[in-house]
Amino acid sequence: MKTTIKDIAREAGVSYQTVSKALRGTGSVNEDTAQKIKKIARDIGYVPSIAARAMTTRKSQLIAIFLPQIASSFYHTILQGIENLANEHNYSVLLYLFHNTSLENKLETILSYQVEGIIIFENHFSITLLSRFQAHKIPILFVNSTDIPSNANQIAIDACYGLKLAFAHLAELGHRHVLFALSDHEAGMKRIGELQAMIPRDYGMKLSSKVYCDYYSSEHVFRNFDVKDVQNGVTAIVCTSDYIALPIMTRLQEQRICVPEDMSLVGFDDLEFSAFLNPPLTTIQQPKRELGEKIFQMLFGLMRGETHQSMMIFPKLIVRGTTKMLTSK
Amino acid sequence: MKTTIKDIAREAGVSYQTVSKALRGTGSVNEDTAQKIKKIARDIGYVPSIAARAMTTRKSQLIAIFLPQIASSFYHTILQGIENLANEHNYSVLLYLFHNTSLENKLETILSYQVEGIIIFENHFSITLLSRFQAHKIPILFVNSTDIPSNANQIAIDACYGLKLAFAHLAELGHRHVLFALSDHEAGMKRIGELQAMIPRDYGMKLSSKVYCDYYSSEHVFRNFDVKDVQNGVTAIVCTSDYIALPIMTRLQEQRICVPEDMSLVGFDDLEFSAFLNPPLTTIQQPKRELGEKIFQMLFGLMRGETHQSMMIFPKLIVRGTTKMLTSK
DNA sequence: TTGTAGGCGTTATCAA
DNA sequence: TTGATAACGCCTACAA
Repeated sequence: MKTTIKDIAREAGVSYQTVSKALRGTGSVNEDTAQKIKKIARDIGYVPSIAARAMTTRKSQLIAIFLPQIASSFYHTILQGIENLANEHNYSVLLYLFHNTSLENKLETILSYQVEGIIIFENHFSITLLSRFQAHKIPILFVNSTDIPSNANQIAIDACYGLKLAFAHLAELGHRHVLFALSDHEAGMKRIGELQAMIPRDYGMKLSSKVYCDYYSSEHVFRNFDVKDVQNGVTAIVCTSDYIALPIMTRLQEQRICVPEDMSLVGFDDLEFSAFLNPPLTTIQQPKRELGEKIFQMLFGLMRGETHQSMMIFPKLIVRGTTKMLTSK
Repeated sequence: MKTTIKDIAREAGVSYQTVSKALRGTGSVNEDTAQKIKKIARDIGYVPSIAARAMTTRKSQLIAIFLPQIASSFYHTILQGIENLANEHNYSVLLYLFHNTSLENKLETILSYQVEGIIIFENHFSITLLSRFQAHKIPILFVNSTDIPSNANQIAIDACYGLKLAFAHLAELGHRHVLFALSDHEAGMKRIGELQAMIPRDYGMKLSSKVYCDYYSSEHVFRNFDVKDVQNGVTAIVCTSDYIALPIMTRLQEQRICVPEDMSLVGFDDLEFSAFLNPPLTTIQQPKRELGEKIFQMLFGLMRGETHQSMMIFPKLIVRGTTKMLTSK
């Protein structure tokens, strides 16, 4: 029913080991018989069993990706970069989405598949997890994770760099009092704290911060944002996500506060919709697809035995229609 | 290095076959020794090898999902539904994204993993592909696909039903001339053609149709939409995606055509951003997560031997701020 | 260049 | 209840 190399061997009148060699091009096989074998393989629709191969080689041709349970196209685009490159290298992608703690529960599953590498987004993990994988010698790559051990492999988009770009842009436009609209999980980050101290100092800017949601929920922002938050002299808002910027812009417009005339607004991520808002959103663009490809390349290197890797990617500012030179006082 | 049931067997002083039985709870094993075996397994961190298991059982605990290469949160949400349920049932998800023709190229890969079921979105496939999988007795479920063989398993959101909802809503509001803004790949669909014939007849409505992009590219729509398209008496626009509705709304507003006062607008999908636009978008909501769960349930049934299945899901109208009763002529 | 022997980790069968 | 034997499909020596 399922065809194996033995079927091919019988057909070709050789031993199945010869078939194995011929099909993979390893070892030495007579050119003619090799051709014959390959032809037969094609004709009967032979497909190698990765499971069987994995048993002897311990190569499953599988990598696992853990993504947060978030319905954002952001991750989907990164996924594209990873998947495309993985496929080119004959790897397939096992996708896992996690709630808060489910990652560790899935640990066993993932080990049982003998994946060759693991990609984890956004620091949902524990040290015990890390050590357990290390014991199995399976490389892990952390993406956009904070507070991870310094010896862990990681690749990240430098969010603080991007935010600085946003503040610098506003400073140049003359803004002196800015609201920093955050998502819950960012509020505790050390680097964000440093940034909050640095901005006023470096740009002579007054900075008000407020948490509007957990994990980029536009709905929460829409509910929590209050125009009073910007009625004390704030002339611009920097958001850590376009998902935060969008509802804020809508709220402002509802209250007849014009963007960017009365209030400048900067988002983060450059999601698909951002360029088509009215006005189009000034934001910090992340090279999503490129990031995906870098992620795979890095993991691939790790799987080939390269040692500890760490990489930063720098986002860039896209000036569109929601920021404007401050004119009146 | 990697621990196996034989390691456990040695430790417990029994044969490895007994360990196998004890761990899976099949066959009869002395309760005490079973407990002992399980404890040892836990202690030494035993993880079963799915590859090895798959060799004898032919169950890989794997399903494959083919998704179009589209950076929309729409698919990501459906994925969530599928993945969550799959994991509950101890299945893992192999994710593949395809360009136009790559599906067939990946066929071999997917067969080599001995996946137990396949989910394919949006009719990117061929008949030969279908028959090849049938030969391997691997069930395939088509999602939102059109023009597929009638004996194929499928689940779909009834887009035409949803669109009818949109037109009916506009008809009720008094609109008599509507622009139907399409994406390229829909233009050729039989059911869409039928719909275009039916709407004028059933609602006494004049219907203009225009293709603005291929595959929901907001960018193309933004470039291609021209206010002249609605200057011949059109009072409302129905779009086949929120990604189409968004740039149209922005274009209209740029030209001081107020939504909904001067022009009503209906989207499709209810993406995350849609509720937070200004004004919030009236649209057709698809039960994305629920669809994902239904998809897995259906595939799971198929994998257990259920016969040909077909299912329709009905979307619903969400009236928000972009549609309005037609007042003046 | 070819084939023999052994093993990868697990499950299934059946005799003890 | 237990364990010996065989098999799953393939790969890696190594010997012919």
